[in-house]
Amino acid sequence: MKHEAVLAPAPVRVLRRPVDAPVVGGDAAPTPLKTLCSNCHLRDLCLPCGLEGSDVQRLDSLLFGRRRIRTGETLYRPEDRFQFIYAVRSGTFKSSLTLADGREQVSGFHMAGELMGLDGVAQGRHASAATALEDAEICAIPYTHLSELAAGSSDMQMVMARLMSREIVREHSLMMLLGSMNAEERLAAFLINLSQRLKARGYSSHEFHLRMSRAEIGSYLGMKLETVSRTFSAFQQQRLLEVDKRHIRILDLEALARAFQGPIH
Amino acid sequence: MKHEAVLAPAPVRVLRRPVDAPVVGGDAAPTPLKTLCSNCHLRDLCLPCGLEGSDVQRLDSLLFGRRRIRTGETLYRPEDRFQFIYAVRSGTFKSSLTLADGREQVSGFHMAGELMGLDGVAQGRHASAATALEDAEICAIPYTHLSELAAGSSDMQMVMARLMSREIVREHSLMMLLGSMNAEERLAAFLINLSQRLKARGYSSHEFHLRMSRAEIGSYLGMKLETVSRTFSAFQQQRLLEVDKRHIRILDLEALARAFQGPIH
DNA sequence: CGTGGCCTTGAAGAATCTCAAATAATGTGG
DNA sequence: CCACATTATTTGAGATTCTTCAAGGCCACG
Repeated sequence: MKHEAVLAPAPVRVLRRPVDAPVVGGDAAPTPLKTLCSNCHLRDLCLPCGLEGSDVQRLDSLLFGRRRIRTGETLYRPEDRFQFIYAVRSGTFKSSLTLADGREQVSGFHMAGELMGLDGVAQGRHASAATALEDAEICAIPYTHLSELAAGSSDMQMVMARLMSREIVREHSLMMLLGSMNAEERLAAFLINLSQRLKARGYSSHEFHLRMSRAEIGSYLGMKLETVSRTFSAFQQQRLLEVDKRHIRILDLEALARAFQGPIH
Repeated sequence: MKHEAVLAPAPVRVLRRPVDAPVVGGDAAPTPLKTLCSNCHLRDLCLPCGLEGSDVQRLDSLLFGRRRIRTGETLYRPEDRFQFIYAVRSGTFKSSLTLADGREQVSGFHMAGELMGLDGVAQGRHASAATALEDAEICAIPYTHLSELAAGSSDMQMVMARLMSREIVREHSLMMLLGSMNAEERLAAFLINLSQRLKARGYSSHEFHLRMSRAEIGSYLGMKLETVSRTFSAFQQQRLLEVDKRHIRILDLEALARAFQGPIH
């Protein structure tokens, strides 16, 4: 499986997600495994990004609990009490919202170094669910401890504010996408975004393995899974991509980028 | 104009927006008019909401600049340097994003007591534009001063964090709407949301005047203005609404609420 | 080697968009 | 103060995009 090498350090292969996956208790106590930000290979992408040594050491003092999450398990669900922010160490997650009639809307995909759960700050309860798309590992960051730490450091405060604002901006682009793009533009925007994030993590930006199903992509992009599939096929016919199930090779990134209009700046 | 009375304290009538409205300098110095949060009739909806007396007094010490904005003028645009957060005192604003090809996506409408500009924290530059839909008045809150203040008060910090998180949650619902609802559900959700916000401000929840055009509603909801208009007509035929241009009277709020499926909690 | 999940593809249908035209409301310039 | 130009809204008809329904293939797993 040569393709697999593209995303090397991730688990060797994607396990099929069980239909009724066991749920890891809402905010169950993390395992005793502890992690230091200062040693972490993700420190420049993750929470400590932009912090000075002294602040990073203060983060170390919190000794974030580390936890393995298996494919299909949830980290939290809507209404769960908000205690932790979660940083992805490895693997991929989706965030999703559910309507009363069961319709699911995927609101984001999260990879190494990205944070999840910031929507819980508002109400003290999570507003979305976070589900592992493959076996994964996370750091559970106790929010109250983090707040206390922020109280003593304006840099830390700034970093937190930026993280939340970044989330707002991220959602802006998704709204743009959902509100005013057609199927091809949506999928192109999605692939380019993935490509950039993989590149930032040291993976190939033009060849990768999708961790999510067509249905999940469709939900995220506001279209049906058949439309996602057809759009992949269309891109393949236009020689923009090679698609083999979840293996994607981008042949013409520029043309793909032209396929959608980025924001004005 | 009996309907106008429903939204009484607002300016007497909506002025037509000039085609090329003058732009109020990106973050031009506010006028010398100063405002105290502690006296403000919006204090329970706005920034000071949830703060104790001592913190509110500290807010007072910042002496927020107050400014009149006329119909069609912008408070800030994408790429403008981020200096202020703005609180709406009166009037209505829209936030919007623009794609390279000129397509505009409205990402929110803001009324008295609501804050604008939090998306600027991430990059130090605004990511969206804020435009007045009618003559309005705002408080310009210098972000650096606010941060300094937060450094000294954990309550203040918490309030700020909640405000940003609330914005994230708000955008979640919009994504849900854009990603998985049809035209009727979208418009119903929009009207119910407006209705609730007006009610919270002491206005009638079942009769009001829309401050935005069909095109702006359509952009916000991810549909064309003609579809908005047709959906209004459909609701009218179903006896859910009475619509007279921008005057809306909700006849059957429950049925309207059933027309869309709220989030699961 | 059979089963179930995921993906692809086709064909028909539905929702929404586009284009067009009529009407109403409003501000402008005389 | 009136006629006109402009803009906003509504409505219809046809085009388009996307969805729905259905069938078949592939692959991993038991």
